Formats: sequence, structure tokens, C-alpha cells
Amino acid sequence: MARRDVFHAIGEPTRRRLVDLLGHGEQPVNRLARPFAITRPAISQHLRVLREAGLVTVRREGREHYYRLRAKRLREVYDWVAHYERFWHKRLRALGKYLDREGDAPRENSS
Amino acid sequence: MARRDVFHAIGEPTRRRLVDLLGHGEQPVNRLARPFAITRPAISQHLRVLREAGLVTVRREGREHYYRLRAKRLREVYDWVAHYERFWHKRLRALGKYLDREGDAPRENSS
DNA sequence: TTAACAGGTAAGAATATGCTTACCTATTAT
DNA sequence: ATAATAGGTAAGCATATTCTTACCTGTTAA
Repeated sequence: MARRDVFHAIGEPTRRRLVDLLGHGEQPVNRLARPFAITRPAISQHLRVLREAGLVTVRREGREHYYRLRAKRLREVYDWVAHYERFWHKRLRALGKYLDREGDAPRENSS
Repeated sequence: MARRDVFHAIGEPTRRRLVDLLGHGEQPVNRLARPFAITRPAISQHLRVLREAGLVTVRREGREHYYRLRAKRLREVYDWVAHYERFWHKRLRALGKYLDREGDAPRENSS
């Protein structure tokens, strides 16, 4: 399926954790794999998905493969979801209490 | 699998489009389904996933089922991804040019 | 009351996903 | 040179996902 889709890539919890680990900086596969209960090949496969989504890059140094986060690929997700920020921010304002009772999204559709 | 996982729910492009449609306000299934090439049962099934993830609620009015976005469920995604915002914001600042050449994430790991 | 409409569920098929074991290459250490 | 290390790929399996057709319920219109 959509091998390049960032949303798909981060839809899997293990891959999300890998991204989180990489948020602390570049790391070799060995270190990335350590916190997980699954086998290393499984990690390699997840890293491949992240690679194909453009979310990580690899640098070979000797026999180690250092993965690095390409955070800018997350921007697509950020932009998409930030668009909905207004819904929960609105609730913090004047009519917040009312909307709390009524729901989170506007009721009328304008087309 | 994780039927409740918001990340999983929005990992599918059709469901993301449904969320987008609902961003314009509450709508019955008929209207939601119209832009898609797939059958209405398929839409019902996607809506079910969104419901189970807490991303939408339904209100029955006569024979129509009005779906409404529960945008606050997207906050989990927003919070997760916003954490990485610094990576591309940093690039706009002083050392941005340098990082542009070197990559997007910090190189060293501190553990 | 009967037909049409809105929409859900069920079953089944095709494909995707996530994992394992087995195996391969390249690098470093002995 | 040989063994150990790092990590990737391949094949295969079990389960999940996505879609379809068939069918069912409840509501409105004729």
C-alpha cells in the first residue's frame, strides 16, 4: 500500500516509539532495537517503512547503521492536525462551556 | 488490533478525508459518502473505526445519522507531533543554514 | 400499507501487515 | 584467516484491513 505515506508510517505504535527514540538523536539499529521485545529483523522492517516514508535517513559508519530522524517529514502531519486546533482552543474561550455541552465541531454545514 | 488508536484511525487516507469533510460541520452519511468512489457499506465501516477511536459521534434524526467530529481526540496527535516542531523551527534560526546541510535532528545522543 | 430511502451488519475474498526463522554481506576483533 | 558483530533480506505464517455483495431495520412518502 502507500509505502510513502507518513500518516500510515506513524499509525503503527512501534514505529512511533522508534521516532520517539530518534528524537533524542541519531542512533545505530542496535540501540534502537534494545527497548523492544520483538526481534531485530522486525525492527529493520519497521525502519524500512520509516525510511520509505522519508522519516529517517541512514548513515553507515563501519558496520553500524546510524539512523537519524528527518523531522520535517512530520510537518505534513503537524499541518493537517494543527488545522483542527481551533476546535479545542475555541472551547477554552467564551462559549467554551456551551460547546462543552453541545459538542466539538460546528453544527451547520454550509454547502 | 488497536481499535481505539487515533493514530491508526487517521492512518488511512479515506478516513482522513472523512475527518476533513466533518471539519466543515456535522453531516449525514449520505453526504459524507458522496465524494468517494467506494460503496456506502465501506464508508459505514470507516465511520465505525472513527467512532471507535472516539473521533466522531452520531446523532440520529429520523432516518438520517448525523456524524460530528470530536476534534479533541486529535489532540493526542497534535501533542505528539508538536513535540517535533522544534526541529523545523530551529532550522529557521541562526544555525538553520548549517543544520540544513547536516540534517534535521541532533547528532549526539546523551545516554 | 407498501414502496423507497438512509444506513447499518454479516460473510467472504483479496491483499496488507507484523512477526518469526533462516540466511546473507560487510566490518571488526582475535 | 577465522570468529564475532551489526544489520539487512527472504520466505512463510497468522492475523488485520479493506472492500464487495447480500441482507436487515427503521423512517418517510405514495
